[in-house]
Amino acid sequence: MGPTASGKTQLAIQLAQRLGGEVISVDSALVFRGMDIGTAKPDLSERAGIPHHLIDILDPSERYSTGQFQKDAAKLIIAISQRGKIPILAGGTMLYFHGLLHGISLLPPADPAIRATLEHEARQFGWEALHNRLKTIDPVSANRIHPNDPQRIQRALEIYQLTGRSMTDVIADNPPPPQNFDLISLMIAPYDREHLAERIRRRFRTMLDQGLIAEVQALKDRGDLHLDLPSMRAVGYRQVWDYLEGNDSFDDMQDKGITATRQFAKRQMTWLRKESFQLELKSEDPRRLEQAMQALAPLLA
RNA sequence: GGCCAAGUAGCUCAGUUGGUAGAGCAGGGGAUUGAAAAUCCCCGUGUCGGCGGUUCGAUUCCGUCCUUGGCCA
Repeated sequence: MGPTASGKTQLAIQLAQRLGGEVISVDSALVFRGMDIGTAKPDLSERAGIPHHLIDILDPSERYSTGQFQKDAAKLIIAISQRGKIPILAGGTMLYFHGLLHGISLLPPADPAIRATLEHEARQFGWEALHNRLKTIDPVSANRIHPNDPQRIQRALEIYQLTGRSMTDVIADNPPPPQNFDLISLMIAPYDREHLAERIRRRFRTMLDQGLIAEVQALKDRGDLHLDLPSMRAVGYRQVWDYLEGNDSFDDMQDKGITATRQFAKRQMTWLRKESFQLELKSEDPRRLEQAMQALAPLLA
């Protein structure tokens, strides 16, 4: 685990080479085909012959989810282990990791029709009205979810419509199922925030040099993608899309892309601070791979 | 050199008919149960350009100087 631009991908590949492993991506953006530069997706040569999973599994018009990830990852962990290899989970989508480490309830998946209806009602009456409705059917969730948080209000109401029961009750009746595997948790991060900011600046500029704009243009030219899709909301893609629409100058787009990435990293750090790790590595330490190998050896034995 | 405008938070700017000031953005902290690279919450003392003057009291009025734009020479 680690914030964006911390060197997770490279370290995961090196560990896989040393340990005889396969990499499972824990990343909500790497799942999309055709989104390579902006997601810093490792190409085939960078993967160095190591099998990578949960990369390029969806078209950008499709949607992935936390729940689907839990199922996909669990299956892969078992399958890779059975092959006598070590599954190496690497990525920065901390909610996915959280589900893996602490479990997650089995909940009904999203229902596009219900969401569309709720969306429509919100436009008509406002999210505050829907939050008030949530108060009557699920006061506990309403209290937990802020009236300004449309996504969570929508989800709680969606679960109610799907099951006829409150989200609070559904979760209470569906405690996270036990996982039949053990994980060793390892974090990699730059030694301070300013250092991370510098890495992010450099990397975003490199992405632009490598053709990020053309990549987004190609996605935009398809005609069926739009900014409301999870794929097109990814950091960098959103800002370049706006630039291509003529809403921003090149310089503004670059600044906004870098800023959005930094804010993303900050949110990742908030998750990471709560987690406890068996091993923490500094991005800049040239000996980090050796340190990881030494620390991992007894744990794997 | 003359005239005009502007100098207020890291940035862009409000504002105070005189009682030492507040938005957006940036930044920091937090939340996070199938959209999560998403969504949302909380956090604002800064010689109000410098120095004088008037005043009980000046960021606000007056003078002067400095800086930056614009126009005129």
